[in-house]
Amino acid sequence: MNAELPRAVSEPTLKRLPLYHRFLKELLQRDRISVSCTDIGEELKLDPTQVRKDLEAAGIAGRPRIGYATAAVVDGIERFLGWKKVSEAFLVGAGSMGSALLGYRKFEECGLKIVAAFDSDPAKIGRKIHGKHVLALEKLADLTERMHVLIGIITVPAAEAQAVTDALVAGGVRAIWNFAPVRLRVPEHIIVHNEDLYCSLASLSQKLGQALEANPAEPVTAGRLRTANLS
Amino acid sequence: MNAELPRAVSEPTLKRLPLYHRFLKELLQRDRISVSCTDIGEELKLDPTQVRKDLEAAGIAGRPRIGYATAAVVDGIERFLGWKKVSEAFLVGAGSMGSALLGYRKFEECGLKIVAAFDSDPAKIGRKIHGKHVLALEKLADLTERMHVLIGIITVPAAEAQAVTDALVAGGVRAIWNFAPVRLRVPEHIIVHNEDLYCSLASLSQKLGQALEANPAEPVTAGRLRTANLS
DNA sequence: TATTTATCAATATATTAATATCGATATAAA
DNA sequence: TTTATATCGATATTAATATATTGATAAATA
Repeated sequence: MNAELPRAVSEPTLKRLPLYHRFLKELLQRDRISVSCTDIGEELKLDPTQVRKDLEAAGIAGRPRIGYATAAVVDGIERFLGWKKVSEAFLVGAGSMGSALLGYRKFEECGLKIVAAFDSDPAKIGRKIHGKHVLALEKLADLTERMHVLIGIITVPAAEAQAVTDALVAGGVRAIWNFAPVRLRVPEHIIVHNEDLYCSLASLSQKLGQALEANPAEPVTAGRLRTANLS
Repeated sequence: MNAELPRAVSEPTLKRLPLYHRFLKELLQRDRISVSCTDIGEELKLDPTQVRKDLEAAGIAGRPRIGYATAAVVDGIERFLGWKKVSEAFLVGAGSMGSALLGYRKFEECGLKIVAAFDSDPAKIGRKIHGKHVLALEKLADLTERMHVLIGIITVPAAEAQAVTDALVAGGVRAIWNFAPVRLRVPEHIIVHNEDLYCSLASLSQKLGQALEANPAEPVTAGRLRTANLS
């Protein structure tokens, strides 16, 4: 009798919703006020039934023979994904990946506002990157708590990631977006999302290996340059 | 009767293998010459049966009561993932994300060697980033073909990603690692891996939203700073 | 008005992945 | 030597996900 049943939505569904969102915003700009699952499926090469089920999971309904109201779906996805109320985040590790993420302006449209960065390198502390202050790592736990920051983004080297995690958790974050190639240990209730590029790469290279075995690349012939002049 | 049955391995399995690899290399440094699925499962919080099935999928066998020979598993995973023979890659888009990836040295241990970067910005062309030359975008298709580069890494803005893809495909790449937030159109046989941060973020923010609903963050009290001094 | 058709909604089936079970095996201990 | 036990390997079960089917609905057409 749980009136507010949380009905967890599957991970694949969650990752498809932004794809729909993106396409529909585009349609909206072209004044397409309604859209069918078939349209969406064709654009994204997905089964229309799956699209329909994903939208249903997000609490969005359509009408037979009409389709979905484009604007309503866009709005529904944003609401469902929690993009309406923006959460503040700290980014830890102002290296090249951290700097890159600080430059992603569109994150704010997706409910994520990076308010500051942290680093242990004195050369970086006090500077600004993409308009965001870089603060001393020692202040991380304290500021997280005082500012009630809910999300931590980890872009430090693997060896430091656990210590950073502990500080973020101590400060009270509820979710961690982890770009370091380690599995973090966190209390039960903390949400962790790993963005482990090596794992992604593994899948890519395995498939490439398979493909090359099945259909090898033509060997480099004498007439072709092995190493072209790169300058 | 296909002797060389390709027996496609599941995506989740492929993404777990590098996790095992990482842990086992660590064990190897501590002179642990053998390891059980239970050990691995405990470390990574995975079901031991799943670990065993993953290793089996990678063609790695153990021995009852003994476990697996650590070195053999490390070697087997590398072989299975195609990390032994390194493929060359071009990275297109020398922005902040592209630069970050150019700095990932460990990619070479995972079968990926980025040999050069491409960009359309004259200010970047001719320079070096993390030791890699930045070349003019116009040369992309031609050089890809001449050098038989098999992998393209896309870190350009969404609007330019399809054109870059077309150039890479024309040049003969077999796989694309796409960091741009678009779904690329490619011929059947090309392997595409999307690293769409907005999709990842969607799943994170949805779950955070759910969690906050179930167990709201304590409101910021008067005694606490709403906006702390960030400098 | 009746018929056709595109579409959603609900349900059913199939496929895939994760987990549990049980027997076989080889080491270590009794 | 015998027994107990940790472990793999194979198989079976369950759960999650994707796909297919069918029926209802409302617009367009005859």
